[in-house]
Amino acid sequence: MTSVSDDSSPSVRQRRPTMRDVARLAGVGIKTVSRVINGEPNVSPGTTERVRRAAADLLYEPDLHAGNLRRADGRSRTLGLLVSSVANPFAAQVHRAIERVAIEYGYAVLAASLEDDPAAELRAVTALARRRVDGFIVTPVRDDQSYLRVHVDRGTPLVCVDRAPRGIETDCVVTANVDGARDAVRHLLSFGHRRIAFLGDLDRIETARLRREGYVTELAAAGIDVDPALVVLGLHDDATATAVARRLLTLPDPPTAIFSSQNLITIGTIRALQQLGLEHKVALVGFDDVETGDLMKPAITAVAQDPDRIGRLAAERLFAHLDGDTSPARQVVVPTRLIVRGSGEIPAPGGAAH
Amino acid sequence: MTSVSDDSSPSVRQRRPTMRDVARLAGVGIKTVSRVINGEPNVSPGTTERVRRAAADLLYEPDLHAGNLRRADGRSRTLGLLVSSVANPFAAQVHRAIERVAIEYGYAVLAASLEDDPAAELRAVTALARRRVDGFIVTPVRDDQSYLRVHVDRGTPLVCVDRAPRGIETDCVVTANVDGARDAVRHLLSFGHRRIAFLGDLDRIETARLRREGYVTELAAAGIDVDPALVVLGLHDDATATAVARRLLTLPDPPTAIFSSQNLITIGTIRALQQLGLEHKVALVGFDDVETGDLMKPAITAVAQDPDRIGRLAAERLFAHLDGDTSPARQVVVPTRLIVRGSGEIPAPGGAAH
DNA sequence: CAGGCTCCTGACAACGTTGTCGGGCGCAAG
DNA sequence: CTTGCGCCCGACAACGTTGTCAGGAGCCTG
Repeated sequence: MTSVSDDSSPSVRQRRPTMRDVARLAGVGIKTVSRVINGEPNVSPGTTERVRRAAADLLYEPDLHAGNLRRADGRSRTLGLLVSSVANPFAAQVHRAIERVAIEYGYAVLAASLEDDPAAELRAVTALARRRVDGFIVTPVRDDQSYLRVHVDRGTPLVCVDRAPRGIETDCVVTANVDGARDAVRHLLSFGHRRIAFLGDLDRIETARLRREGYVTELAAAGIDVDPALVVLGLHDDATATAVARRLLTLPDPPTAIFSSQNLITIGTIRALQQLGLEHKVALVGFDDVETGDLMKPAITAVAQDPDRIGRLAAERLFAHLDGDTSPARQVVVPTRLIVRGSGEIPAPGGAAH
Repeated sequence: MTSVSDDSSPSVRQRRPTMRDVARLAGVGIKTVSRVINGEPNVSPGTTERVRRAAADLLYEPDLHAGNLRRADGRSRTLGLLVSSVANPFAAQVHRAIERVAIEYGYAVLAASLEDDPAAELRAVTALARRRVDGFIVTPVRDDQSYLRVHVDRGTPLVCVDRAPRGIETDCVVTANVDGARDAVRHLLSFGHRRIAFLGDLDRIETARLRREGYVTELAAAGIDVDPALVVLGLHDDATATAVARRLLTLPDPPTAIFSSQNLITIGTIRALQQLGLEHKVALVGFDDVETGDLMKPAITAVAQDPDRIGRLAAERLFAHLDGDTSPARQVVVPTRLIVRGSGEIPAPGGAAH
């Protein structure tokens, strides 16, 4: 029956139908339409059918936000996600995992990319709060998240991913950064390396600090002093990493192995090694897997994170809170996995310590 | 003066303040608060200051959706983005570019990942429509987008990215798929290849069809018949691509070059070549650049798309419509760029045609 | 046949905000 | 002194929906 509305090509601007319009067409009260749309009980089958038909004829779409205004739970069925950078493959994977869970719960995801800019974090939280998202999943970029307390107190749960928050106690899902870094370094040590360089991201980023801590701890456990000349921090893109790696590798007493503590840094380091023709001589282990690492020569040994699991766990914690879970904040640590492919198994020259 | 509200640790659930609360605290009418919050004129400096202070004290955040309900333009300052897959690096780059433009305009982005599932496209559009996004940027997945007509007619502009829509006339920003594919094939022809394989994505995806068209056209222009045995469609992940490439390469009369028409397919193909030890013997050109393509041996020659430009142009077209531009629908084609790195410059054995 | 229960339905207020409008005040001009 | 105008300001309705409530119809029970 659904009468196809006049289908002439010159599409004209039309008013968007409301429940009122549907009610009029179906010859019922507006509240009855509301009941049918929301699947509430106590509407006769005949009425239900008439309302359904009218809604379909008008291509009616309910206004979720208008409903929330009055609805008891006030839920917008939207959650806010703050990601370090949409273009970072790790973050993209986390995003996808979160969205998958969100869809299961009938939620949409408002995502904002921070590009590791502290000001962007504030801007994005404000933008999301004004849109009344039901919950936040945040990758902390600022060095203090206490400003989020007020949102939690007002009933908007918060889960942090990838990095622990500061200034607020809240659920948080992170990679085992220290252990993963120790694994990487231990692996290199087991191939006889004693001069292992560390290439780290900006030290204000928590994961960068933790990975450095793992590096230092594992060296200490092996009785090796950290050579400050082999530790470079503050790298955030591959070009800088290439330059720094070249400098280290051309030192009078260069490292025999490199632990690069982040994706882009690893890529920059590989480029430097290839440029100097050292990719088969100097060992390399990266933190965070490089997607095509198995296609390079040598293939890249890496400490892989599990972004899918991290995203899923974070989303599940958030929905648990939305379902009323009030258990105390806890930190979930997701272990890493060392993927052995070749670049990390190049033995130290001579095999003995310096 | 901003009195720091009682900072005891046991954070208690609090009511979210409204304009009413701010008005009461500032001792003014609610409409005056509205004026101050929205920067409307004709409020005395003293009153403005009192309202500002009250709003800050209460940590008031306006409810954007409640405002839209009444606001003349009814703008939610949110736009909906449907992306083929959040995990696809190309799509992620497009997403980022769009978000950058959106932020400039004070907009937030509601993104949904479709995973190339036609049903997901419908679901996502409905979810976004109910949230009253001001505009759609859609990567078409279904074979018909006419269902979006009604949203456009009701004043929600639509721009398509990456793939042209069907069943509706609307702005659209796409890669020069045919020309790019022809460039790739011409490049291989110039190195003497006559048996060039084509590895394509699912044929229901428009870009896959267009790239195949480019392949066929360029071969025809060179007077070469397409050997059906060398054309494989329907590949959508790297594992399948690897299997298919292996099969082709072990044919009695194998191809001397491969044109892989998508990112993941290229990766799968490289893996097959390496497994068979043919990576320096069989030429390869990929459509869509592989991020670490320069680190492989041989480095990968690719037809690079420009996701940044595509995303930016799409967002700008959308905002132009939101600003009242009513010019007719147009298709913007973004050219590709052939990046020569090595894998595509392996000459055909013998150098002569079959 | 009265009373009570269940089912179905719609009038109305309310959600938090903005548009409209009109009133009060101060000041300049007639 | 009156008039008129511009600036501030708040009461009120309205946006599209849902919660509350009360009323009517139908049925069963005693």
